[in-house]
Amino acid sequence: MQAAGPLASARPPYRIGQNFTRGLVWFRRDLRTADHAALHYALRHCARVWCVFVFDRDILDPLLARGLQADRRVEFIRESLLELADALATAGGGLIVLHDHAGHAIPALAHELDVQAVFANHDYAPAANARDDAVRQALAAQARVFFSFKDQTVFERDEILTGQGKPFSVFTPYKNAWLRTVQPFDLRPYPIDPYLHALSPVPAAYRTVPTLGQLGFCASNLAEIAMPAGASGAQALFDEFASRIGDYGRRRDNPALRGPSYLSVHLRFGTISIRTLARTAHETMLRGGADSAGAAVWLSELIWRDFYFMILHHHPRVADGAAFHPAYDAIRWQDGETGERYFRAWRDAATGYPLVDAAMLQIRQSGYMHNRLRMVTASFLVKDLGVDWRHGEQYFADQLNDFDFAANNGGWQWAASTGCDAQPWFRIFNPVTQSEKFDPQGRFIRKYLPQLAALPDKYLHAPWTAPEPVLAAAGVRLGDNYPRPLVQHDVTRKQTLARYGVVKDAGKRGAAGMGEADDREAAS
DNA sequence: ACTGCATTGGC
DNA sequence: CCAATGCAG
Repeated sequence: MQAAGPLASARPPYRIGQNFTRGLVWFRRDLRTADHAALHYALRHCARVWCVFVFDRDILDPLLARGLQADRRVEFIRESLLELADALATAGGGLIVLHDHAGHAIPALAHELDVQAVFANHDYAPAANARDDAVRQALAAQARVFFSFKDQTVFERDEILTGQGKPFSVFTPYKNAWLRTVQPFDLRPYPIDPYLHALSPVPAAYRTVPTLGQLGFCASNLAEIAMPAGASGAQALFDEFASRIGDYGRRRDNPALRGPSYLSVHLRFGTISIRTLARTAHETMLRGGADSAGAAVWLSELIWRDFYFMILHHHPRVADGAAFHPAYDAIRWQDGETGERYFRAWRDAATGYPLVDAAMLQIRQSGYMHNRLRMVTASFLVKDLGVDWRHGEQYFADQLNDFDFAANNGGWQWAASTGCDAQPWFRIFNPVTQSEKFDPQGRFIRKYLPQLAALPDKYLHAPWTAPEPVLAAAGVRLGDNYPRPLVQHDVTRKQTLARYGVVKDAGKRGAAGMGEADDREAAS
């Protein structure tokens, strides 16, 4: 495997080893000026520093080609960039904003500015790594150097290993090792302010942030959904969450409550640093007291994020659509006309299972879905409707404001039981039980499905079980203003067990022909 | 029912 | 060092 750069295997603090007269910081998913690894090292090692962001046509054009003109994420990025550009300008610099193919725009700009080094924070998705490798080579051909830093995770790649020196593939022991390893240094912010004098002003002609229209996009409903963008939006959300972090463990599983931090989109675009969040969680946990337990649960969620980046780094073939466990790619999913009808019903919130439908309305209307409901809807698509998990993964990729390949793929493979540390294949969520357990008063369901609001709690989770007079009194007309259930859970549950049973039997007969025989099976 | 990690008790 | 066992997703 080709090394990912001069600093790829190093752990912080990095030693750049030389100083430069001119450097360029390439912002990607780290749209802030505080606690920023690449910005920190560039400012410390270059006499003059320019900053750039590229609206990458390699990412945006395919979205447009698929008809996704109103994309909340593009709008979120744009608003966050306005704030980033302001912050850099106030500090004496500026942000160059391009709309181009990053793979050639960065080397071209490096040439134009005649910088000796380009600084960025590294990514873990194979496509991003390929882009960065191409940029590194193009820069090298011009005798310029590309530095890349760990910034969006606390621990990455091979920093957390088992006693045998191998990467973990199960979360809990990984988390235990993570917690044993972490030191205050790992969570310390990168100082920026003392070095800001190196920022170089940017001519006004380069500083214009394109409008959505110039990018080919149109306005989304971002303004309506109360999702403040930029580093200021992240800070406001974090301050508010910090005051209720102790309740996180108790409240996080009920989608009707304000339990989560809602910071996932800010972590996605780096408008706040992971170190800031993890430091608060870790310190609160260690301090003990009323907030300790809640902080520990939340820190676990941040460790999941590191875990999935680490998994993607070591198993990049999942980015080609492969199941983590290849044997599961033998499953025959519900396809054809029925599969398409099932998928559309799921996507369009017409399954007849209220919690599933309410969740699918939440993601469509806001680009957000509560984490518990991501598990419930994923399980329903895969294990009640029998539809290939990749269709659900793609839909979430299109819809989620916080979409991140590593976590989304990991989550779907967890739900489909095809992944590392997945739930057992025979565990199939009951969508009615999940509903009764996690939305007991039906507050979440009633918010998104007002046509069911007058149903008593007892029947809200499964309207088809309500006696006709109860439905009539509530104004619910099944098959008219709310669908009858698309499938019967107890029936499709058995079909799913049979579907996965085929995989189990195939595995027992040996992995011959599967292409990736497992050593243990071959030896046994 | 499956799988992987950690521990333990054997050598 | 290893196989058996316990534990957990």
